[in-house]
Amino acid sequence: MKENKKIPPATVKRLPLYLQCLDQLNDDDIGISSSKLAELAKVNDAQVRRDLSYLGTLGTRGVGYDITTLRNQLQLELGLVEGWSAVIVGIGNLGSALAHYGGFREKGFGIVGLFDEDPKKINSQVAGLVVKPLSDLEKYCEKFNVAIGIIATPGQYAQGVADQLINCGVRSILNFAPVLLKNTPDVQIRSVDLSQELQILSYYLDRPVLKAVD
Amino acid sequence: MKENKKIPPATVKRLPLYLQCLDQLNDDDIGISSSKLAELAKVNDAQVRRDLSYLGTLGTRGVGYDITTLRNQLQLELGLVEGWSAVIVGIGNLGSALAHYGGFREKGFGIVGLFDEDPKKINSQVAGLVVKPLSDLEKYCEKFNVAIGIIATPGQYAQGVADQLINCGVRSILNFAPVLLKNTPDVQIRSVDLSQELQILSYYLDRPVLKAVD
DNA sequence: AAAAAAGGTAATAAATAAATACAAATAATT
DNA sequence: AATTATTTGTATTTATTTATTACCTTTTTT
Repeated sequence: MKENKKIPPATVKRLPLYLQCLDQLNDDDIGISSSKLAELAKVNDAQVRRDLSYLGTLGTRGVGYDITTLRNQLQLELGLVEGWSAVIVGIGNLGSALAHYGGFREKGFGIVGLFDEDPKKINSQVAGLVVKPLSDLEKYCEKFNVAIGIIATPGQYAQGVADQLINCGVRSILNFAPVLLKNTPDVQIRSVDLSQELQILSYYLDRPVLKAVD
Repeated sequence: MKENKKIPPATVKRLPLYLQCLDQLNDDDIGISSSKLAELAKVNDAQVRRDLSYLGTLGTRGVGYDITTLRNQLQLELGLVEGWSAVIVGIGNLGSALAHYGGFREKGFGIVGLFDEDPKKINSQVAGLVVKPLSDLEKYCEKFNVAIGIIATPGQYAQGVADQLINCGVRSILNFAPVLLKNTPDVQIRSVDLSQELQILSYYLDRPVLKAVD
């Protein structure tokens, strides 16, 4: 385990954003200032410097940040160099789309298994992987040392799947099912609820003046 | 337009969550207390009361909240009774999955158009709709009074699509492309970045003791 | 009548974000 | 070589937002 420097959660959320901003720079750029990065990430420039200072002394006064160094440090801090393995459970439309999604691999994550309970799906091929029954989950988790479980099942099955994942030693769950999963100590759970996002937008549709928050 | 009561953004984000919690109650329950709802939504009970108080005086002291009333008020406040129309641009794996996703219709949103620039996709049928070229976007937006645009294109096309949507009068955008869209006055933009979610999880994988924030 | 349950809300605390300021280091200019 | 401009790192302050606590009021139960 790494040093427990305790980066504020709000900062952790911005680190992938900074990484994304770096990705959209020209290849021939070698340096960037906090104010330029702030502009891209749409935050305050002092905030950028403050956030990045949690990663160490990365910049050079009077110069700015070296892009390569910055990218490396961000990737290191976020653990993207660890090559974490992930599985997807629930290979419906969304699960299948996630399996095909290139952005995961691009950031260093490896999807090593797809799982479903539907006999029609089991043994079918999706994104170059064979869909397996949940009974194979434990075997896979051991074999590939799976760290992340992605749940894309219908709501009613999500908690059961989460329990199984946790039981197999998975410590991080990304949940797309529209249910709130039980908290478990030492397990990180993040949920993305597609319809909730639309509902929030809908609120502001009636009130064009107000502004939402992330 | 409705009254501008200015509900705090953090509260707005929780309203769909409360609605979700109500949905998973037994059909024969008629009332619920703030503490019970708080337990389901995993927030503080005073927070629930405070959040709901923005919608008016809905509860009865000593009794609790009537579930039907509460659900109706939440739906009303969130604008779910307006039947907003949405289009999806970018009918790849993710866009196609979103087109099939039942959760949108369930909450009152109607997907009325699918758009893509790939000739191989144009005129194909997805989720009961025919995929159209972007040149048809304006026509659709007028005809169906489209309020919400969902972007599921590769990153490089997202800003252009956003501009077109805004140009067609769309005032709310849900963006799944991994780019930060330009802010436009009077346009609400929410972004869901799948790989950023994994990256945040990844940070905490190395640090099991710490806790993330939504 | 008293006690318990539960909402509403004022007051407080905590977290987050933003702004300001400035010393230190580097680069550019004169 | 000296000066000026730039830019980071960080302390400090301020503002804003969010969450929690505490307490009063109403309703129900005993």
